[in-house]
Amino acid sequence: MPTITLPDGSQRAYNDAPSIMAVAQDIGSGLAKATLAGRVNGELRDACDRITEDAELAIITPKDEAGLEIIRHSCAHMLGQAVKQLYPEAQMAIGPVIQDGFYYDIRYDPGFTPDDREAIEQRMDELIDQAYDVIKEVKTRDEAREIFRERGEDYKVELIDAMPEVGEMALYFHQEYVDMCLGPHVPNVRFCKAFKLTALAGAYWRGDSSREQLQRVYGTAWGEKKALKQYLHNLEEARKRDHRRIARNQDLFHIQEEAPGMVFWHPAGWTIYTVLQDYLRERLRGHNYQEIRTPELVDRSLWERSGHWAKFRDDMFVTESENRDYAVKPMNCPCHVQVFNQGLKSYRDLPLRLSEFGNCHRNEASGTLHGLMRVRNFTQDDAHIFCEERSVQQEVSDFLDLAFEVYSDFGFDDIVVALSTRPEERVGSDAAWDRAEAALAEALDAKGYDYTTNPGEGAFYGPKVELAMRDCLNRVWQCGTMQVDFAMPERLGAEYVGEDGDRHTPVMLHRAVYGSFERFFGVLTEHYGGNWPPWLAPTQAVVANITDNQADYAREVQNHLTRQGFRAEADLRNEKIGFKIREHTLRRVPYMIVVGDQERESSAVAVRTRDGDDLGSMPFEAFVERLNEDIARLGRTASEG
RNA sequence: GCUGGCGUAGCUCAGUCGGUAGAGCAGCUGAUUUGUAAUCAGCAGGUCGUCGGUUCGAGUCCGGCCGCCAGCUCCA
Repeated sequence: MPTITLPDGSQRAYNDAPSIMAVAQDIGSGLAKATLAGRVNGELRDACDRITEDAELAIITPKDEAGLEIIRHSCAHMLGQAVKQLYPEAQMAIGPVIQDGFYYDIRYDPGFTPDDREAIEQRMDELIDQAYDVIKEVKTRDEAREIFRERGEDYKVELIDAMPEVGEMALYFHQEYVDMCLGPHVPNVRFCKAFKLTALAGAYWRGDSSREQLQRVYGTAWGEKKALKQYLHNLEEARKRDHRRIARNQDLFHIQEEAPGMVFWHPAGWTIYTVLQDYLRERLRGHNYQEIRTPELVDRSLWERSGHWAKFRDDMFVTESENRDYAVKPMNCPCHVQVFNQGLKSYRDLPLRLSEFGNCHRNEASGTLHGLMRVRNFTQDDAHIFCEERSVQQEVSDFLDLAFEVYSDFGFDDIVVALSTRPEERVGSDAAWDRAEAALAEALDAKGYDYTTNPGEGAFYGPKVELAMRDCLNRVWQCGTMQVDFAMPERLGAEYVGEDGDRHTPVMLHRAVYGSFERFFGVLTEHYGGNWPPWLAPTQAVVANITDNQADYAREVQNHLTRQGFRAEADLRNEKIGFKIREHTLRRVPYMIVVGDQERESSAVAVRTRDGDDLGSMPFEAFVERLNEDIARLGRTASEG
């Protein structure tokens, strides 16, 4: 006799054990039609599952976030059914839900072509049109294993073998197709109609690059067609913010075949780059860092002592001269220790914070290169803090303050924080790793930041806190980092004289706020969508004349601005004002200053913004004041549009 | 590096069945002196990524290499 309590507090009593669908039907046929599943005492259950005891029940429909996930998961099964009908020899591996959609990894040795993708999508449409019911059956682990073995689904069998602790498993039958899953799933495939297959890619089985590569089919799925359309539209809009596209439109930089993964900065891009440098230098001075500069080409022996030659060799560019091997530096840390090692250091010198905008090269695998986000030559805003172990937590804490201060100046408020712990390939004792990981975790906890832990993803010399930002396509890029290193100072013989008069090895903290200027530039480009805040804009104002009659006055206005330190251009071309406005608007120049006879007579400027606001005529000084206010706001007000 | 796709003028792209490469914008020249998102006309612009193969003939078909794009692995 279960009594079921609904979210509004109302209760319903039943004589038998009703299914969730039956309860929904009982509440109303409209609700029943929209029912995907139920949340019983906080746990998601299939619509066909029966409720045997008193329980709280919430019906899940496509409007719920949980409902969307169910639809996406079932879409993966639909994909499986369509694939097996079209390509019976294909073997299904795993088909999870991801952000905005789903994918399925499939073994199909000829590989899928875009035509195959379309065929699969079409077959899925046909199957969904049949609006058949999905049948759930719970089997023992052995029964399930036998079913997949009979069907030749080797990957499913491998998965089942990998979870010996599971006693029973739910199988979901899509007509002749069967898949296993924790569920819940849609009761009927008609819920799956707002989907689209979006991409094909390769993916290693179990994410292991030493194992075979499977075919991955990506899809997106939504509760209704309208949402799908909106999603595809948003995707298109996001592509317009791609930093590579904006860089071309605004003439910021280019990369060419002869130097893959290395950037040729153009005047406009380099202007922004130098503003980023100047800004950060000032911040670092304010946080008591001292800037240094170290060589880019260093003898192999130093890399052997630092451990890079053993652990990082494949990623280094090497060269040879007069029978000596050199490596182009992939990191600055060994060089910074050399600076530290000059002259005997006292505990009174610590913490010593050495910073360098260090130009590094890493021979990244060709397939990983990606615009500015992943390059082979980049400049880190690197620094190493040499300190006593007891000040680690304070230094980590100060760094987090600095980093978040900087991010907020750029208008970032969504920073993803992660703690990455010891990898398999590493240097240093387990005891040292224990202390390093604990120091980072304690600093994060003390600050109260939410963070995730990535086991095994630390650098080879130490664990790290990673600060990452999302780009316009929701990809997360690691920018800032703080890494504790108990190993390298010792390997490279760094020492200081402690209060006790004995020699000790300092702890070394590796840290970066931007990460690399290149990646940070890329993230900023997409964050602002090319609408650089006036602080960063390569050209802050263009002065455009109406006719030759005001050419001298326009030049004069531009010169005044330039002499006051603004980045201003004059556009004196023999073009109509509408043409000039259009061009500079498309370049996203923050301010266009139009000068005609009226302005010249009254020493005024007519100001228009890139967003199309005509601010009318104003005295020159009023415009200067406005521009100064804008610049002082830094990137905190990313302009829209 | 791996899987799949792509590579035509500075940019965006067209190019049918294998038959002597085309548009718009940008550029250059000239005219026009213009008031807030495109003035008009003319001219010029290409070893079709690259090397090789098939063919009477290759931008087009096949193969190697390079690069780019989407993922995977890796990573700031």
